[in-house]
Amino acid sequence: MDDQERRSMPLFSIGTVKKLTELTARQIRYYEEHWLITPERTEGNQRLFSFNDVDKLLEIKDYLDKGLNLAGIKLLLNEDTSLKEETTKKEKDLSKTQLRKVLKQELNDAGRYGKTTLRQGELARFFVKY
Amino acid sequence: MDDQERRSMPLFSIGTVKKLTELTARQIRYYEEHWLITPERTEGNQRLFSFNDVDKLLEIKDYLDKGLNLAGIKLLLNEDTSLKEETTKKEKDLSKTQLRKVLKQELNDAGRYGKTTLRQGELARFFVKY
DNA sequence: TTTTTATGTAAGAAAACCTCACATATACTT
DNA sequence: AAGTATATGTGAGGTTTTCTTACATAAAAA
Repeated sequence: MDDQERRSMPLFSIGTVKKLTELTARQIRYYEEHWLITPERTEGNQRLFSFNDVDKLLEIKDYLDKGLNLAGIKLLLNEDTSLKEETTKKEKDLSKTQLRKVLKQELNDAGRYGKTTLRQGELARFFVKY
Repeated sequence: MDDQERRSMPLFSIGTVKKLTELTARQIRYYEEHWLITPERTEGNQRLFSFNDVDKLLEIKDYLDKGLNLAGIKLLLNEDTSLKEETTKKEKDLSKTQLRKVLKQELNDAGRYGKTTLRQGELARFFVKY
């Protein structure tokens, strides 16, 4: 079992993830609905989250604090993971173009400080050997 | 947050622990009843297990396979943790005496091979940086 | 043989979670 | 400014998971 497997093992109920991320269940489900995360399910259809999922949620939270919208965050998250996989150059260029458009709006904002609550980065890096 | 804290954070539902350890809920609860583990509880009284708990359960499973009984296993588990804490010499000697008595029976057994199912040792060592 | 140990199973209740729907504040678009 | 989209709150009704308690039982110990 390698690190990637460990990080993607379905381990946590939504209750635990709520505590870990300080997000509401509504938010977590909404982000799933929009494909920012794709947690597994139990046989009875209950969500089971991995370290990777929790990390993404913490990232989402962080980016939201900085004023990004979900569309932009989705691109950033994909950017992160797609860089670790093999992606055609075309796709990456497309992403970057769209990304810049979204980020431009961020620059015109410049307000808001990241009121980092608990851990706003990388839970798995905190927990999982790699 | 140090490693000990990480390892003792209440994270997992009993459902997850069942999958992780391949023990039945009955077994897990029984071991708690006999103080081999002491998982936390949610506000609504549902058990929440830590990496340490899961590790102990895997140890318990391993020792049971080797023919030890719960009394002996409990001493071994305490032995493990008490060595890391400060204990009076008296207490330790007492434990060791009792322990030997229990282990004697193990020696007269000598059968049974540990049919190591998934991970029979140290889940936290597998998951948690330390 | 009787007792103890470790586990199975079932019932009834409570907690946690599910989806769906509607409400709403804030941010965009025109 | 008015209308639309985004992100989240809230509540209802239903399902899944977990809880405790109690009784049953095979294997081991006394």
